Amino acid sequence: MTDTAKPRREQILDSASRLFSERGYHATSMRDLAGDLGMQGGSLYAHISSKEELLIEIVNQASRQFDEALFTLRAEAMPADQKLREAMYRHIRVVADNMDSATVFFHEWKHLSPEAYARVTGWRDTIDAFYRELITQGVQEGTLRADLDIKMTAYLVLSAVNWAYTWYRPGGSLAPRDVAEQFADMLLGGLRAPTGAQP
Amino acid sequence: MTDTAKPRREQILDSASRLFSERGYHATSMRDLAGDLGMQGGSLYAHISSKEELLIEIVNQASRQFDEALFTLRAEAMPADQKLREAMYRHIRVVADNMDSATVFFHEWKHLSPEAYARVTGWRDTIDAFYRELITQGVQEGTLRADLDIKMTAYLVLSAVNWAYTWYRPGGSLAPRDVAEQFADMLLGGLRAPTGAQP
DNA sequence: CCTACCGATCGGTAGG
DNA sequence: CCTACCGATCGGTAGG
Repeated sequence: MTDTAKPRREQILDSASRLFSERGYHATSMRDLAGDLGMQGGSLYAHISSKEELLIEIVNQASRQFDEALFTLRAEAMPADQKLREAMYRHIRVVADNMDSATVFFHEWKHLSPEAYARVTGWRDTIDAFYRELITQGVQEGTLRADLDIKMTAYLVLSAVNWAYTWYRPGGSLAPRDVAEQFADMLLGGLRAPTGAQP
Repeated sequence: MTDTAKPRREQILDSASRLFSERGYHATSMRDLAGDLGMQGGSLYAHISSKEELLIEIVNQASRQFDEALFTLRAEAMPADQKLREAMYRHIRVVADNMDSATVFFHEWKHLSPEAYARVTGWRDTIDAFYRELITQGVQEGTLRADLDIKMTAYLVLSAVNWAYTWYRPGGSLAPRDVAEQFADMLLGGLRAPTGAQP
């Protein structure tokens, strides 16, 4: 344990996440990636078997992070508005803490081969289902408005938490918790002023 | 006017939008594109000068559509909540009516050469500014909540209207107007039930 | 992990 | 708009 360096394979995945997110999967060559790690192109294949393996692993790791963050919430007994707030926080935290792989996840999953592609599609459905269940629970409880369209409400929430990958800047003045609290306040309470002041 | 076919150059741009959005810019070869149009790879260069020219034109056309939709709203005198509703409708309509080029716009602009890249970055700032002004106006008028953080509110609205490119399906049961009305209702009125019913 | 290389494919051009 | 081609670069491999 005196060696503080990450295993070479993890370094490769980190570099790949960064380069794929900046330039895109197809525009990043294996020689670009090797150069970023200070080695020759062919040397990468001592650690990995193919370029697509890297993409698959990056996307899988991102999926797993979302899963771990959200699905532990499923069982918890909590009013739905509070649960929605917590889900948004966890979701945004995953995006914010993994900006590179989240960007790869949102942009490059279409380039996966059919099996991996289908897995991602299926996974996205489970995330949709998670939010729809949560909102349905809220409507049934009476904490959320009775006239909500469940599907559209889930899209709206997912828009807010996913789109963060385009504008969030780690290390800035906003922590993931701040973003989530503000978004949840606005979504739950609405943007319109309480008094319908008409001059 | 007896010829109903589009000019060849427009056909090329349409095919390019579709292929770039499905497979990505770098994963689409000029031979793929030519094949989609029933011609040989080299023949494309009778109509265009380079692959990047196609990307630039697709991105520029998309920007122009957003501009035309939104900036005509700027001058209109209208309560800010209503103006926000109308802006969301127009924004979503541009996305919905141009799913391919909107997808290319959101995913592939990073692959532009420095000058075109900088132009897109600058353009995005003007869209941000448009929404921030609109929200500021609403706060000053009293139609929107006084405690809103302008920047975060603009991000939330932009999330909702932009993320539609990932899930909207033209020809489905939801027209752009429906999406915009539902999103605006939820955003303005909030998701929480009016009566704080606590059993 | 490097050197040297493979066949395939890339964007683009010349000449017709 | 086609044929035939250019140099460059791609992902990946063999042998050390």
